[in-house]
Amino acid sequence: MSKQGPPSPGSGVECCSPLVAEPLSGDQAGDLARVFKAMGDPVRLRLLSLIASHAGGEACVCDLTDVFALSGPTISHHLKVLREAGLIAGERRGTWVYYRVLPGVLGRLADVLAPVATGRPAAGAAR
Amino acid sequence: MSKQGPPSPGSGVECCSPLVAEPLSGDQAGDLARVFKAMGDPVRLRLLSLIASHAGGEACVCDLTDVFALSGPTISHHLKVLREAGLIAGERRGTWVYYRVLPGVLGRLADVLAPVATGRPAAGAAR
DNA sequence: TCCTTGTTTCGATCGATGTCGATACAGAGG
DNA sequence: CCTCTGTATCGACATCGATCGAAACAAGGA
Repeated sequence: MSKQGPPSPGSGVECCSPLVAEPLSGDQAGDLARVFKAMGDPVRLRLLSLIASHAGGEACVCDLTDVFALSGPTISHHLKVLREAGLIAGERRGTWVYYRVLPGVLGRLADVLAPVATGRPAAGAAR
Repeated sequence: MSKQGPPSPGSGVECCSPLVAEPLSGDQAGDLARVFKAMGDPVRLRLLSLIASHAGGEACVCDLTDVFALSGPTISHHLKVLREAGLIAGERRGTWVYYRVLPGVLGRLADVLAPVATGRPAAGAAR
């Protein structure tokens, strides 16, 4: 069903109005919930953070597998979930696969969560 | 697995360093994941948005139940999940129960997600 | 007092998800 | 060519979670 395998470029977070400003539509909520659900696991959150904070903005899977006491397939599964949520992208370079955080996604999420009057003018408000 | 169910009182988001700045610790990831998991459902996300955007900053359950094609117990369940995640709080006033978004939580989440250099002076502890 | 309305809790059902081992695929190097 | 290492997919299992109806609890009004 929702097996839209190809990480469609628009699969990220599209909506931009903060959720404290007006009620989310069903569509917006579904889109956002997919991303938050992907981040709703400690392992995936650490993976995301490890990739995002890694030197050069990308990390090799071989490096990520070491950090956890989990099997390779499990790490691969979590990376796939993050990939299909539109949070990260992987690229094979030679023997190893490198993952990096897709730009803009985290910023848009932060915009949605930020209170309207937190002193931050909606940075990327593409409307 | 770790069934640390009890809604620990300090169950809000405590950590503040953006996840792109340095890898999350296991504790921080678990704490954050609990909140993101609570937001990883379209119904809960819409509930949160409805409450946050409602006039006066609070909404009555009777108003929320109307919006969805779900039974009362189901709405109550989702509100409980949001409550135990430290996102909202409910108060009974007479016949009705009013929910409001706990202040600061969304802002801290936005800080964690925000890229360090997105044009936003790492507000850090906004207050 | 009883009854009516609003909200939560309880118990059950069924699909979704995290985890693993086994296996398949992709490159590098003999 | 074959083999070795790194990564992804497959199939299976156990647990979790969303949803419902029934029932309990809370407050107000007849």
